[in-house]
Amino acid sequence: MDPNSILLSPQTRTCSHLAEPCMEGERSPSPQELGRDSPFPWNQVPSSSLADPTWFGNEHVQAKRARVETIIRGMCLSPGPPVPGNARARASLCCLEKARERKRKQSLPMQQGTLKPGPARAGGNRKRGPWVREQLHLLKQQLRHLQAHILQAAEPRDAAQGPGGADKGKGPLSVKQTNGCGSSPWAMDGGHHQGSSKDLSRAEKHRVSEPRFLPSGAQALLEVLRKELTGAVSQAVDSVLQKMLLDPPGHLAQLCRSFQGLVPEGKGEPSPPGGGVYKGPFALAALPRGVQPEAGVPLGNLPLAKPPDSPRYPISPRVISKSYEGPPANRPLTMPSHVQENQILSHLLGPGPNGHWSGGPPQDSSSQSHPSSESAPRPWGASKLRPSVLSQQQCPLPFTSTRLESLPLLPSVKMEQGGLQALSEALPFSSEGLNPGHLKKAKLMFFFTRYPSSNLLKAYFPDVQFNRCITSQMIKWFSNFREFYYIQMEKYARQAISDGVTNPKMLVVLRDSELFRALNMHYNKGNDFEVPDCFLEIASLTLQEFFRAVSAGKDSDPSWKKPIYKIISKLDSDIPEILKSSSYSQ
DNA sequence: GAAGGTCCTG
DNA sequence: CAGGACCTTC
Repeated sequence: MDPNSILLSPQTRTCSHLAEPCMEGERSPSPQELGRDSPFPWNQVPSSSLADPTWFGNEHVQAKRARVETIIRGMCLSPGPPVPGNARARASLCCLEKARERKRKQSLPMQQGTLKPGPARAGGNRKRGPWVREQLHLLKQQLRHLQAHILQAAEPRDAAQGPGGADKGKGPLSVKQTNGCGSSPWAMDGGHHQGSSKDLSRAEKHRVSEPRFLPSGAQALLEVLRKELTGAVSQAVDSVLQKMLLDPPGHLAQLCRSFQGLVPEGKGEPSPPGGGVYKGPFALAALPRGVQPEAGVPLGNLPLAKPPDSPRYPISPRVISKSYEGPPANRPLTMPSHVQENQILSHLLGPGPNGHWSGGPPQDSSSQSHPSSESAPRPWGASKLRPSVLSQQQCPLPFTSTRLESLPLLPSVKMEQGGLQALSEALPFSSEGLNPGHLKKAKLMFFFTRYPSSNLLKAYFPDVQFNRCITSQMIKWFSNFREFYYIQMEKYARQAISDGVTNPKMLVVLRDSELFRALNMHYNKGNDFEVPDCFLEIASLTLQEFFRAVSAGKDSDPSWKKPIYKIISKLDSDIPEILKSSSYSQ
């Protein structure tokens, strides 16, 4: 029996659908992306899931749970050292980048504008991190102590009103707070301090009302304690702040990370009912030894590119050939988690069901679309993301909810708030050029777009101040990404040919294929992002195109790749808004 | 001529 | 990944 004949017929439609941009995509393409219709209407997929009340409810409960857990974690977390592996990776990346920066600076000293201080900073950073943590830890302890005293002196009545109080920074302001957090590495401070100021005002009220209920001795004690506390706190805050001021950028972010305590693993995230599993008969059969393709299952708990065993074939030919089950709409369940997240956000945010996909690079979306995209509080959607993905959204939680217990006592912090905010705006985070975080984010974006326009880039790197140099550097990045991508494709296409594959449609890139692992290793080292299915589809298509070209002998033509490039350049998908968040750049 | 691509090299 | 040469497009 010829497997080809069996497997191919159903997919011809989708493949042609792939090759020629279809008309169903209604996202209005902007002028510069003429012809960039996405053949995969990802933006339409999740609505079906949203429509499913079961799924929605389940998500909601999960999210609540995750949030509570986060809060609890934040509360009992002792500021421990970050996961060594991550730290090391980050550090080495950092060093590499720094060395490169230095090199770059030598060659074009004028272009980069204000740049990082210098290499000395890495060491200092590492030394100071623990110091700051220690200080803050001590501070926290002191606060607990003092507060205990005060509470003793005062009445239990106060305790009842205290932390348990339900207000958690809701109301109109909270949107702004989260927004800050979403779009700026400093946001955690914004959130923090805004939270505290809120509580401060509450504290002030308490202050006014309290003494009336206290015996005079207790009042005196209270006053003394207050003064002591205020002094100590403002001193400590001052010193911490000073350290930070002297510190290189990134410190706060680092601090943030250490506070948030590097949530160990994604929670067992609920996949949508039936989600994440290729339902296609062939697809299931395709999997070696029942290894389910974790398509659509959030990566939180699954090592994506490390299947127990890898097939001998680079691109599991034959077996997989039939993963095109039909138009994407027919298999909504393979929708990537972040896409869900995004949809959910859009849904929650109201304006337009699919309105938040960056349907093409808007002229100035960097300023325009933020408020709605990241700004929204992600009460539960956030729980769908991995820690690393989330780093930012989780930042504020430990602070705002870590208890307000210490907050009512901090009038002086209020003073610092403005300073810190100014600081956050002044510090080079947004003007420093590109850092390893940006690179990483760019790589993730590559999963969605191979040929981003500079406008798109600007929109998705709001924390980068673009100039000609930065722009071309980033464009160069994508050029390099493509280069690697196409090289891999060609390599595996040739290998498939030499392996005797005759039908290009047999070539489908699945998550357990070697090719996928190579790509994932390159663009998603660390596996902290779930490679979207759309990328797999594009990769499969690219592979097939290379296969066709090579097997047709077109590679004798020096520019034989160009038609392929052209095809691929039309297949960019929309990038989830979530990637706009600068949390990816940290 | 600027912008953006590819190819090649290190 | 960056730099540079070279090409194409607008």
